[in-house]
Amino acid sequence: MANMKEIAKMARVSLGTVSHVLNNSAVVREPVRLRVLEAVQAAGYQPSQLARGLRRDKTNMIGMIIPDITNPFFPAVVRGAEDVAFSNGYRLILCNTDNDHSKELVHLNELRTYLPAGLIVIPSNFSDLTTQAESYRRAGTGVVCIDRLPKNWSGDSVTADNEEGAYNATRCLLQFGHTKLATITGPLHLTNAKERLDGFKRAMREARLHLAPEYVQETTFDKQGGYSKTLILLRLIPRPTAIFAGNDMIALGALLAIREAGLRCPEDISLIGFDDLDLAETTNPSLSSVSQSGYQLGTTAARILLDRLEGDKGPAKHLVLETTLKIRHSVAAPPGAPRRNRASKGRRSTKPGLAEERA
Amino acid sequence: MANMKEIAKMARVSLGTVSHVLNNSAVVREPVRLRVLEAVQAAGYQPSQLARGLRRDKTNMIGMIIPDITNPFFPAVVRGAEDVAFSNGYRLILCNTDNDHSKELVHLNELRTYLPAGLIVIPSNFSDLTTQAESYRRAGTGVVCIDRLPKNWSGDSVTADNEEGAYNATRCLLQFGHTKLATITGPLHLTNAKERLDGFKRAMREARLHLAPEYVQETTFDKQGGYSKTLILLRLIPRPTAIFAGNDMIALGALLAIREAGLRCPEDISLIGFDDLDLAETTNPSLSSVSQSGYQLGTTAARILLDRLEGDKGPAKHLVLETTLKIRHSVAAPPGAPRRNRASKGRRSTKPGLAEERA
DNA sequence: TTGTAGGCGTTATCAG
DNA sequence: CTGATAACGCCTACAA
Repeated sequence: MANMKEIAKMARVSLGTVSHVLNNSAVVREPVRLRVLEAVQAAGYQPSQLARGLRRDKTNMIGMIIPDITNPFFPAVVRGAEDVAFSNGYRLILCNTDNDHSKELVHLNELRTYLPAGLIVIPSNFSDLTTQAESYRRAGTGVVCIDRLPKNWSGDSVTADNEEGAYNATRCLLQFGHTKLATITGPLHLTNAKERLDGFKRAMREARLHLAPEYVQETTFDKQGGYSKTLILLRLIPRPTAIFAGNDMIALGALLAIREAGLRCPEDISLIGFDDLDLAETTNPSLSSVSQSGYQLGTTAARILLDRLEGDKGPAKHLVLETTLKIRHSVAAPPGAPRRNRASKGRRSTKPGLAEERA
Repeated sequence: MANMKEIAKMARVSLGTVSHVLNNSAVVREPVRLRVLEAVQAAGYQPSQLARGLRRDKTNMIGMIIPDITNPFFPAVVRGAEDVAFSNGYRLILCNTDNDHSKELVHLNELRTYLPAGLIVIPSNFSDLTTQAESYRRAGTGVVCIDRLPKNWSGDSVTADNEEGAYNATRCLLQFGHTKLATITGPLHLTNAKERLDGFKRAMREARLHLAPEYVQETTFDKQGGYSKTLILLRLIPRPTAIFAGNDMIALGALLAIREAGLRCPEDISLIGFDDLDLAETTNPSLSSVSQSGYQLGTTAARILLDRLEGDKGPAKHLVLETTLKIRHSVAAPPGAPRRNRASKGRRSTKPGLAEERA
């Protein structure tokens, strides 16, 4: 591949001049400038990002660390980040941690040696990101944490309004007339799972409903977890008539368990998930869910990073994105209850500006 | 961050010795070796991949270029590639092309300046990969093409057996008693779409069934395309009783259109997709599909690349992965036909070794 | 305004 | 077996 020296020779100028033209680091006489540009064009020259990074102590790479790209919520996040990054000349290095904090550490340590311009991280379980990010920040590298936060995180962050989303979902169930509400949460050491539980509890408290401890089941954020915990819930007496699931994968497992138990959703049990994955629309019945935009999560995080790169030295940002409740066919009045006009009910139930639609 | 010079000082040896210890490029006296290793440990030293890459003329990065990570089929491919790459010390740079060949070109050109160890590419529409890859190969960088191939591709490739998968799916429909089969294909300039159509046609030919041209609809590989083309098919007289969709997204759109037209799947129209995405299991009715392992596609491609890196100079490899037909509830006998015992029928219908299951 | 030279952190070569 | 030293390609003072 052509290098600067060759371009210099082709344009009959010195190496430095080529660099100056390329970086606008000095004003170069127009005819000379043109000669250089022509040579660059002719040779299809592109500067070595490696050499440039080494010299500048910073590359145009952004490290993106996520639990698992095959988890259906994350691709949109990655895509959002990549779009903003790409259009600003940055590239993404993608790392999966499988929620394993030691794998995360490996990535964190290795990424450093690429001198990335910044990091966007969805922390793994028990992540030690706070410590690591400190050392990145000392080196002038920004770290933005998204979706959920590790212990003691004080840096930039972008998350969904999990508490509010869960609160709204729960209120919706309440307004359908349910009183025996259960929830299946994700791992409660994850901030997003915890916040969703908090929102659920707040709605319950406000409705002055008692929440039996066995009505709160904690599990992993996947189908299997939702399935097994739902089986437990279905054996309880009295049996809950509505379940708020910590995310859509859990809800999917719940749907399966409900069906296998010979019960029907929504006639016997109503169900609301979280994330509003694409599949929520196509399940049977279609799944109600708290919608959050993974794409926006990604773009926002990248945006913050770029602002930092451009010199924003302000205090840590903590952006919280709004959620939207999508009511589909997995929600109905509890068995035996008089049929309600849910549309008007639902509309009254929600704050102004909270979108709600029957899809 | 600590560098080699510091390690050398800490261990009271010369810079070269540190390098030798780290790369086993020369035998170093045990006590000295230990001193170096200790210093490395103590300082948490990791060699700069940038400097190393510059010097060695090759980094440990693998460029992965795909159309769009939010397309549900691709995450598994990426994950497969990342897994084998990671466990061999390589990292992935992820690039989305949006099927835009000019964006692909930008990535291809820029990636070069990172001196990647190799490239794994799912080519965009009208990709010029063949030309580009040539220049990469001249530089000693391997390029593996997966899922679909650009024009005149002669390098390493990994694809699914699209023709055979489509053939089996079509045969299944035939054996259910359908005679009016239609297909909605992806863009036929994409090899995978073309091969799937070929398989469909072969089965039709073998069954001595006439295939009216309007029974073959070409569109994009997405829900919208499937939806609109299905509406067209449903207006045909006679109306097809079975549709083979070029992929699951098309099938999803078809499902929607069928429902909206007031028809039922599978009672009025049977449907089979391709890819066997996760959502195929959860649609209503659950979607039959030709299953291909995206994960395996990714691992296989990465494996080939690593073999090349380790010196494999053999001729171009063209690996073709098997598919599996998954029959779910979207397939039944055509309306008016006597009910058949599909289980035995289905089993007899397929070649030995072809897995088939009702999920 | 243009050219020169030093150095970023490694690795590889070559004396000792 | 160990230690200097010269690249790798680029950027940036600084000198001309």
